[in-house]
Amino acid sequence: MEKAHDVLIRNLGEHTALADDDMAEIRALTFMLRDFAPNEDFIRQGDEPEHSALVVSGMVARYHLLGSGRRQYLAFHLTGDLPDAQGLFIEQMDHGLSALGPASVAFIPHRELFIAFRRRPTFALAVWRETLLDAAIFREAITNNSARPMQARMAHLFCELFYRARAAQLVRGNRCRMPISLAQLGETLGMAIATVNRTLADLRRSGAMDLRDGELVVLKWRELQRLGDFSAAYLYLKRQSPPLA
Amino acid sequence: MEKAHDVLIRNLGEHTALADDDMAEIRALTFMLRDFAPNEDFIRQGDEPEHSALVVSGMVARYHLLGSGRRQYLAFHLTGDLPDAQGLFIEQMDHGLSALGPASVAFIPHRELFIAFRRRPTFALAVWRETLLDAAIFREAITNNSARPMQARMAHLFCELFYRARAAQLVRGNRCRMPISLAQLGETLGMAIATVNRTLADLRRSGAMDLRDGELVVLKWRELQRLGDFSAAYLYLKRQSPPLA
DNA sequence: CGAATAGTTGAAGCCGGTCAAATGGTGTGG
DNA sequence: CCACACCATTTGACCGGCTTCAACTATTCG
Repeated sequence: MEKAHDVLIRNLGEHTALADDDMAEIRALTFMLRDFAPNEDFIRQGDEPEHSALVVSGMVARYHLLGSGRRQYLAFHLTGDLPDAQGLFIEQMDHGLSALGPASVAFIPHRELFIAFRRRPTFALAVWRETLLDAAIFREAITNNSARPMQARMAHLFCELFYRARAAQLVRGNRCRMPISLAQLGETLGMAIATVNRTLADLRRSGAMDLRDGELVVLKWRELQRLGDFSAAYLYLKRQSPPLA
Repeated sequence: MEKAHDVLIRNLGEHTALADDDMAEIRALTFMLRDFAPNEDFIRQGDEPEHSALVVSGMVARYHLLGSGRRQYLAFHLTGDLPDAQGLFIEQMDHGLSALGPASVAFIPHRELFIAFRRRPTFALAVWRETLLDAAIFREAITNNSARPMQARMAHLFCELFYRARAAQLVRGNRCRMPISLAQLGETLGMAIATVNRTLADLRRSGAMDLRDGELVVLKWRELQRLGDFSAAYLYLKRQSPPLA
């Protein structure tokens, strides 16, 4: 079992060259590990957090709650991600976080992080980069949900998740865990459940991918990419993984 | 005429306490000022920028171009904004920037910025904050375009722009410049031009606001806020402006 | 075994997209 | 000064895709 510190170091190392002193600083941080059940909230809209979260295993979601009561998922996070790094500078959370499937999350005190930033500016820059990658993913989500037809929209989401899962070494062969319900997909992509189901059925029928029992299987990567109008360029903030196919 | 340096200092000062040395460092930066005509591009998707932009006057837009040729606007920027601060860490731009109306933009070499960051960490944190505010705006756009009905969607956009314009001291009385066409509104909110027009007509009829001749007039702020399900909480990264009504 | 939840499928209706045409303002050139 | 072209806006009519609603199935868990 990889330790929480190592998960963070590996992820930041994807885009930033960390010196030994940087890693030592990270290892000296306090990580409070907690396990969460599926769909359990652990940060709520309106909270004023004093810790940053690190996904150690499982999948984590960020979401808005609207005045109408409706829920909108904003992003999903995998092992190694810092899903609320922006909380370091925000007085009040504008969105909540919850576990998707079972997940374990480490919490790091803001105070310690700021001290570490001062001592190791490279570490601060690395976390900054993480927040910028986040922003690039948000931008793509705006475009995806606003301008792409339903099938492409869904295909694009799975392309992104599969690509990121691969970078996080969570893909075995051509499959990875993806514990997300149809209702949640609908609240992510802005479509009704019935449409989610029918669109997913179309994708299955295309032979490019399957999603079943909380597992995503990509059978024809290039085809899925084509259907989703997906180009990984916006994720290249990270060092590029070896080409996928 | 406020100088470019002062515009930046004022904007960063909204959320970060800058020491005299920070301001001196900012004033020492090279600002290359350029004027742009309406709808002129100045950074293109795919570029590898070596300068950061600062909006000195006018309005600036960020947009994606899709494989289908369709355009999706991602965000609008006002005087004082750093619309591509994330370019500091991104090898390749995932989106383009253009002027909306006539605009003047200052360009600052990345090299100088990194040196200034090293000398004045507070300056770096202030720019980081700017990028996080950006991200909060992106998140809200995802929700807006995915989960809100047409009228609320449009009302929300104008609430945000008016609120930010006010913070940037661009509001005179109850109006501010807003040089955006119906077509561009459609490419922002993900609706067809015909729908944009009809929705805008509804908003006019409600008496809450008007948009005409490139100028936004807010007649009933509370009502507009209600129609748009708008809460400024996600912008509170900035010091809160005095309440609006 | 029964209740609850997730997924699947069908039918109906409407919202918003698409297409087309008319209006109005602006700037250019005759 | 008028004629014309061009562009943004406005409005109407049609149509299709998506939402809504409902029923049914499958699976899980008490």
